[in-house]
Amino acid sequence: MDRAGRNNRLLVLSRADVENSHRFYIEEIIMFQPVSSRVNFAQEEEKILAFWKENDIFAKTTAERPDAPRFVFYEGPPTANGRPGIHHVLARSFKDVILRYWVMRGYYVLRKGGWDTHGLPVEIEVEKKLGFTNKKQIEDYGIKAFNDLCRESVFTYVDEWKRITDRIAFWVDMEDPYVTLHNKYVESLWWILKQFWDQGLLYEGYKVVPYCPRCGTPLSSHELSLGYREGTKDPSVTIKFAVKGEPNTYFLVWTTTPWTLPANVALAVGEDIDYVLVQQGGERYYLAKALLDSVMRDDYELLAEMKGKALAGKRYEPLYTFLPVSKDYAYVVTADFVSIEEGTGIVHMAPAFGADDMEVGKAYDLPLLMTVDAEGKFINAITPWKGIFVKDADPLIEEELEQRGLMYQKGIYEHTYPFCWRCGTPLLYYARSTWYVATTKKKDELLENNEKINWYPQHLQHGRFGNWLENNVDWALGRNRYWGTPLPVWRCDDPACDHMEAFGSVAELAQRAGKKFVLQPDDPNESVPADATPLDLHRPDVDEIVLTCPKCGGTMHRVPELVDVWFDSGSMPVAQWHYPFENQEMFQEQYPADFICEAVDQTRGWFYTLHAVSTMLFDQPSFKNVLSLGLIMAEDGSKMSKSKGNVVDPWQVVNAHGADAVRWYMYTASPAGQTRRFSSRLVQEVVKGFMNTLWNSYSFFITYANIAAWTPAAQAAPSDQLLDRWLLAELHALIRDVTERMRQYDPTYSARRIESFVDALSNWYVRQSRRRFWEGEPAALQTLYTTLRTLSQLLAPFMPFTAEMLWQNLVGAVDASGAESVHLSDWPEADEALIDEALRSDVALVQRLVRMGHAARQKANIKVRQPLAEIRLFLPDEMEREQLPHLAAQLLAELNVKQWQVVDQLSGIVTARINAKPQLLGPKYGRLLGSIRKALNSGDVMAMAVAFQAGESIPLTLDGQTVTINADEVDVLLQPLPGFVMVEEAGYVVALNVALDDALRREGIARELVRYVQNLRKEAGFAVTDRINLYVQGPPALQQALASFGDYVQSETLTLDLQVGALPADLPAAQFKLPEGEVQFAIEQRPVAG
RNA sequence: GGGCCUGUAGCUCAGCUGGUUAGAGCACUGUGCUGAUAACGCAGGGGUCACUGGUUCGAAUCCAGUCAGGCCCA
Repeated sequence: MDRAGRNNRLLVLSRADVENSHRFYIEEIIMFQPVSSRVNFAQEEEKILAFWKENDIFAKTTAERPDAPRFVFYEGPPTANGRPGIHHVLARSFKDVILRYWVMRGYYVLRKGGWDTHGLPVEIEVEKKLGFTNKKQIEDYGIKAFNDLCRESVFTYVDEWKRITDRIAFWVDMEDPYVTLHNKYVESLWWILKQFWDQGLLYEGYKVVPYCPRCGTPLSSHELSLGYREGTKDPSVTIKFAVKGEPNTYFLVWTTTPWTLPANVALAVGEDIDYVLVQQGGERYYLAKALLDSVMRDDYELLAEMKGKALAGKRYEPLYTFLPVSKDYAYVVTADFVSIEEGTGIVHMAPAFGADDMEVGKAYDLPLLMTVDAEGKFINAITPWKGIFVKDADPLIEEELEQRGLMYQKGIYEHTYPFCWRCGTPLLYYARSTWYVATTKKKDELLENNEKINWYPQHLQHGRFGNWLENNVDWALGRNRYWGTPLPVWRCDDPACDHMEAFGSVAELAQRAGKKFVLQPDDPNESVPADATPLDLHRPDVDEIVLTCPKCGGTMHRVPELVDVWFDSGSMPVAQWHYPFENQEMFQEQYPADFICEAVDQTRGWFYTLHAVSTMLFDQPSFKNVLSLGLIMAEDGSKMSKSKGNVVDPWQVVNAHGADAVRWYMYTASPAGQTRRFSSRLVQEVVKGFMNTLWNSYSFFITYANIAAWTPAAQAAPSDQLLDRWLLAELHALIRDVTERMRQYDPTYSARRIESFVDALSNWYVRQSRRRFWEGEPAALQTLYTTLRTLSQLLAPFMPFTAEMLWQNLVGAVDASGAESVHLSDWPEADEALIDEALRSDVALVQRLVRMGHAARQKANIKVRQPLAEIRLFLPDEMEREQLPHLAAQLLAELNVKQWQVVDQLSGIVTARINAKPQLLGPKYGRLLGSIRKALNSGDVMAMAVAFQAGESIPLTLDGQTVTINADEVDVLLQPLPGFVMVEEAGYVVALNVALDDALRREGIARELVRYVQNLRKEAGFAVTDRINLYVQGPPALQQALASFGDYVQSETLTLDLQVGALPADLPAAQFKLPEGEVQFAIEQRPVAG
């Protein structure tokens, strides 16, 4: 509907419309669309979606405020080659609630979508499709063709993503997203890499990775976890390393990978671990003291004890000398990972084949002996075993060592070991040359910039994230794969020259290559100059560019590596704008982000790469506030996984309960950072408990506003009614609290706060004010109108649909100046002057006393319909005692009591008895007990009772001596005055006089009759405004009641004629029982006059 | 193996810097109220505050350790 349409929406309802909600007999112009108290949220939401789309509401959040201050958001790019799951709904709900809030606060929020499109997962999908099992098949197939398939597959589920995103009302621009495979994007990445290169941060080094020698590829940690096998059998050998300068003396060293021994360069001990030197036969051995029993086979003689650091620096004879070594090696080092859990406490170090070993190697500048080729076979230099697969060489190596007398012990070791999930080959931990970014050089800056970020939850800042930065290692950037951003480094083919150059743009590369390269357009409709050659910044096109080496005149090729996909997404603040080639101003405006939000598993993923790239590039953080979400578990707290079959399909839940219910559940179930359990049933409770309550308050208002033909006044005088003032005080306190907590990125508190407000609105304000609405009282209607209208704004970020439904109806027709959509309206301001704290606590007091009064009635088994004569109250707080007169009317009405009285002393309301506990006082005081008992129940018993209840001790003077009685030595019994029923809570005491006289009985009977008549009206389907005739027959008590309260019955039930006596035979009769006898009655409709 | 988070009623969660008898909602039982409400009120059943030890006059809360679940990293 357009604006004009909305303003014309005063409509005359047809009979059918009216029948839909309530039945009116007078056709008249009404202001608000009638609202049924029953509602299907999922269906109504679809209509709101259409409304937003038709009127371009999302676009208007930015288009209508070009000069507003910026609130910058970065979208973490998902991959669209998988289906969106419920955890994506979680993240998108939290992103959206924060952004909508800031939009309503008047900010300009650009929400650029993004897609992560490179990387191994994409390749694996394509490999599966093609039935490939190793890299060679890809190369045979052709990198070009393979990458084309990758490019196609990355958007397989993009429509699915758009649909769910749209349906849950995450407003994000998916028409103009950033896409990491776009050439413009990649060119920005090249620019960044060139900046790193120029700073000397990009270097080539070795990294130990789990590696499949058959597939010829390293495995990611995710792949690794797919392939562990328990009970894998490996050799377990204890080897003797001869100590230099100590004849017949050896280090005992244990390993499960004999094939790594030819690459040994050092032995490691624990600095503070206790070691021993023992003698056995003609030889002496060093090993850890704690492992003597498990290592030594026979008797031995203990020669000496020492700490590990005493062994450090000792030299030994290398087992093998196949490879030339230019650095110092073959000595003992200390390392903190050495354990005495198993082995000998002395660990063999082969930096090429272990991550720990590699670290030690770097720390001590040890040589790296690469004894194995890319297929997992020994290289030619390892003459005895050249060309043999290392695992097959294990027994041969053992045999050789045995022959040389260096084998102390051998056996079999069972453990859990990783295998390639694709081909089942045992993985090797294997050092591979790769490219690094020297993040460790910027460690201080990374830590400093982290201090400038607000983390939610806070513990991440110095916890998971801070620790990660503290223990920072250089970022291994290179990947030996096909589908990704190519590393823009060219290297001379002559290893002796090894000249390298990096390029930060296509222009630079073109100039160097002497070609007219231009970026191949990402949009196929875009053309390039006729004399230029379009260049795709992917393999294999970039690989085909060969340069001439300026140093030696030889040829230069691009290094084969791609960069980690995390670099792609971590660079999005820059690359999403093709900065610095375009959009300089846009970049300046949109950097850094005010807010990002993803699940906690991104802490060391996207959060880190964003931070690292930004710090190294600009030395400042790229986000100021980060909301990190806990993960979603199944209802039983276990992980959702396909194999368990407990994965929840977001569509199923959204279709069943609506997107607002799902969102609300996400916000309220647990604080953002904590894991939350999820199921359709839990979402359903949201609808039952909260949404229906809200909706019914709203539908109640619409019903009575329409009956009264009421319209909101532009300048309504503030109501002086206590309950109205209270509701507005609560409302503005709500605005204040929600505003503040949303500013602190806490939707959970905010939503829970709204929830309890709505509960109070419905079950206190509306319930107590029903009569006022029934009478069409403008002050009540105005108050509730204001409240609902404001509530729809407060709810808008959380429940964008329901809030819009309320807004459209409450504002659309009656307020031409109101915003077209609640999401375009200005966030309400809390008016501190309206937050009457005294009034709030007064009403809280009434609520407590009412609750206690109901409990007292329950105790006495007297229904609320039966009026009672008197209530007496004892309030511990003097201030409250003074306030009560203002509140008494509410209290009496709620409890259906005629009179109230506040007593100053408990004695006005109860009597007390104090029972001494003989089992405690008897042994203590013996014969005095009798006097003690007497004393406790004479004099001011009540004062003593109060003192004891407060835990105090009381001195008693008896027979000339003083004894002190402690509170725990007595039982204090409070008893109501005769004829009263009493309830006590936290020092408050309520006593109801339950004696009934004739007048009270009659009134009770009258009210009973009213209730049954009302019930019958409802059952008979009469409209609330229908007038009736009422026929009643019953015992004399009923007749007396009608004599006194007939008028009351008539006005309550809209009875025009009340007849006592025999019922008309043609009307269905209803009946109920009184203690005095059975009552029969019947009703009939009366036509309404004109 | 390391870091971080979580563990409170059958379920989902509050319990702030230690302070009477540990709470709410849902579910269950009883009862009451009801011409907005498939709602609500009152009462009841339901707890080894994961476990062990410590600090303290006093611990769900602070400390240490253990166990379980989760995430990240090895």
